[in-house]
Amino acid sequence: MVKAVPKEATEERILHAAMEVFVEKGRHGARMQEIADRAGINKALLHYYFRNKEKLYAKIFESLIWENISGIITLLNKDMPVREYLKTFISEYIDLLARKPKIPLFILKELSEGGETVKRVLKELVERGNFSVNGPLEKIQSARDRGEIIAVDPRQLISTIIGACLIYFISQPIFHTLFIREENFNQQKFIEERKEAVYQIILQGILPRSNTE
Amino acid sequence: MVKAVPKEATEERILHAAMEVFVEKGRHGARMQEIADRAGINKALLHYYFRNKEKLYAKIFESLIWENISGIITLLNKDMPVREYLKTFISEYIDLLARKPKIPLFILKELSEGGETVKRVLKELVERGNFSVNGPLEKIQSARDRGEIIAVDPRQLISTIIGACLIYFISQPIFHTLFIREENFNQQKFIEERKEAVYQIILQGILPRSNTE
DNA sequence: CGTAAATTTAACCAGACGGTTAAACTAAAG
DNA sequence: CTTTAGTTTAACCGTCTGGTTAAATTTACG
Repeated sequence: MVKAVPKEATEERILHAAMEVFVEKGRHGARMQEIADRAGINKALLHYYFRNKEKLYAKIFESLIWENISGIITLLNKDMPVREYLKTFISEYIDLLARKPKIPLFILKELSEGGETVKRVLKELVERGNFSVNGPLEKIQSARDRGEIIAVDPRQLISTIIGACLIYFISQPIFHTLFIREENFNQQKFIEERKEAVYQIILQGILPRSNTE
Repeated sequence: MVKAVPKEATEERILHAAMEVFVEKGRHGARMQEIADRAGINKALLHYYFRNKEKLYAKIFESLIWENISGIITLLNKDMPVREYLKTFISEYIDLLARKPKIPLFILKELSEGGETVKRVLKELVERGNFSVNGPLEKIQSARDRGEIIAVDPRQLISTIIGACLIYFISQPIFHTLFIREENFNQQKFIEERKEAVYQIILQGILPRSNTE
């Protein structure tokens, strides 16, 4: 092979730029020119690396959804006692969200619009047999059988936990508009408080009660 | 005034069609031609009623966000004992979501993209002093002071509840892909189960415990 | 009927945007 | 030095799309 300068560097810079722009502007709002600009190259070279917008978009979407879902499933698959399991999941998932707060909303919106590309990518990922939630579901089921937590549909429980973690990040603009009066709002601190609040409510919500009331 | 046929009917048909298209395709994906088609009119008349896409979009976005946020705040403002309050809110909010499942995701995405129009509309609504969450926040605070629920930041509690209600509707495609194996999945039934599950977890999560453990 | 608003028709424009092309230049590898 | 992939430049094209225009037609109302 007879090659030139930094092949990987350029391709990665493109992917990085494309990810930014697609996430910020959505599939239709994204402009190839802007992607090229942010990658520090020109449009011709952009098309030289990725034939067209559709293919580039597919690559970005695939890597984002894969990263995210497998991230969640990895967290769900950890093996610990109930309290620790819950605490760890909430804490690490919220950390993950805090690092890249705009990704989930992007994925959810693109999935709901459900263009051909999106459907194809999702189908391919599932067929590749990559992510399965059977493990976590059974884990919760058996904790329930052992009486460590109350009777609850594992799918409902997981949904509730994820929803509780997610909500602040996807509704940030509204949340800040409605709830935040302080000028010096400390987001870092709030996020830590949020971890604890979610943990407390969910934990108390699924622990069995010895006294009836 | 010397007027012709159904002035309101046409305008409303346009607004209805525009809402559909904007919600389905997003601001950039939406096409004026498609809006005209769905309203059963032609592009010229569409621009005759609404000067341009931006103005039409602003009107749609404003009415959607107003409808939704004031809807939630109305539910939050009801006056009942804790259990009933929680049960009613969850049930009615989820009903509301089931009726128009795509609206929240649309609003959240548009807010996060935060174009000029969106910022302006949100600012106008807030300045008009229309929605305030002070009532609900104080209500929760005083229930907490009376010892009816455990110590918890009211904002955190409201966030958790809303997140729990919302999550299924905004993540439906992923949820179905990962969790649903049954062919004859009964969505109606699942939604009812979801109401109960969220209610149980949150209620148990905020009721004080008499026994230590 | 006459008038004015509502609506259609159909053609058109300008700009944005995705994508192409060809020619030239750069720089590493053999 | 030659080859070859990487990269730039700059012009270009076709299409989509938002928006306009002008003339004709319909409709309701006074």
